[in-house]
Amino acid sequence: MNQTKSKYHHGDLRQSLIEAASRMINEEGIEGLSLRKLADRVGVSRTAPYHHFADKNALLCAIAAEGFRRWHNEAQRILSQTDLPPHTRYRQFAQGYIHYATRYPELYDLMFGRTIWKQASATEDLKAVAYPSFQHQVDITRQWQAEGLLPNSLDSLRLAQVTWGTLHGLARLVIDGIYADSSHIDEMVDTLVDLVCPPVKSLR
Amino acid sequence: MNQTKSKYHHGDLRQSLIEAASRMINEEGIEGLSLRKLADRVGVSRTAPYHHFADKNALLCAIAAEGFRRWHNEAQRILSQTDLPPHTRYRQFAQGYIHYATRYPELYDLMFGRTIWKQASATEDLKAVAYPSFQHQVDITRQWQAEGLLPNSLDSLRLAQVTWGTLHGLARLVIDGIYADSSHIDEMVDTLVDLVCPPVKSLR
DNA sequence: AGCAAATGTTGACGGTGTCAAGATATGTGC
DNA sequence: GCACATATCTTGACACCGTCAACATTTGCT
Repeated sequence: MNQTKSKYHHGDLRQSLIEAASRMINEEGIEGLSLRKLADRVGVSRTAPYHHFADKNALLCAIAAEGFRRWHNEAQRILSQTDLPPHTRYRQFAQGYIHYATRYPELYDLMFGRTIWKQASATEDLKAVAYPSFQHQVDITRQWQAEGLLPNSLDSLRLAQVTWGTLHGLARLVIDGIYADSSHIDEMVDTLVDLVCPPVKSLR
Repeated sequence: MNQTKSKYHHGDLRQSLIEAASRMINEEGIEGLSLRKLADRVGVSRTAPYHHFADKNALLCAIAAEGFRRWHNEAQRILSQTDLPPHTRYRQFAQGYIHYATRYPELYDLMFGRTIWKQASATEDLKAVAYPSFQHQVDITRQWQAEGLLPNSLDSLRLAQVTWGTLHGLARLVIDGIYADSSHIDEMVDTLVDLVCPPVKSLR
């Protein structure tokens, strides 16, 4: 029933749309994505997508949600390297974050840009993935504090906002092509780490 | 010749467009601005603006340029308070930055968002204002280093990218309504300052 | 087999940015 | 004061866009 793909009902439009849209977004940017071009490329009529997504925003939210899941996996991979000293792990986390953002700049813009979050247009599905991701950042920060990497005296939530905000800001400077260049990522991260947790009193 | 505004040639459409557009952007957001609505509100036909701006992008660049000039004035005002200790001035600068961003969120998005910078669509006029503004951040950073506020051991450019990136990131988190709330700005800035230049060895 | 639901299609509406061609006012040189 | 170039503004048109309504087809269930 799903073997030879005749031209009956296409099979799984929903996933095809997400994939094709992701590809188009990565190639031409979010602004360059139109539902009509997308439908055309997938080979269906303009309004077919509306049977799988309420509107364009819902499609974007679905793509963003997948971006969150992918980043979560990547972050877990980095943070689970318990054999590395905290200092190194922190640096790798920071580098991983910005590299992820710069490898999929349009996706990152979708995940954290105002297109979605500004006027509360996030889907429930998206929130269900994104909010825990935000909370996760606080948990990680608390752990860094416990490891002595960040000062224990500061409030964890505020500290999480600042540390994440810093990564977010650097990522945006790079992917928005403003004042920072992707070839300087590692140097910038090094500078950041040196600035935020410099002493490493226990070692040096 | 310019006293009673009859309906001849409108007088100074260009400035009227910029002002009306700024107002509309602040009210409904960048996405909500259309040249047709704008022209309608100002009382001219749809294509009249094209005699003053090459296209919509040029209009947005002109508005952004004014945003840069205004922020530059604000920054100068803060930094010229030489009677305050560096530490306090730094805090005020950071607070001023984020407050400026949150007071005109749509303008800030325009100034630093990818709408303009992503695919190098910035006007020459804009660049002429924006680039010196970026450079200014480096100068300020160098001064902070000279004052002992930031470590002298780090490269000024990288340090400027990091410090500005941090402010930029926090500002974006707040104005994009994601994970941070405008009522926490001061606390976040305090946390940031404590984190970045904590010891104040000379005093404590 | 038959019926309901899922899925896909064409047609249409109002909105957008912008180009081309024409109209009108302004300013300048004589 | 007149003529002409220039700046400015208008209407018409085109190609897009997102999305709704109505209709057609396929699928799955009983």
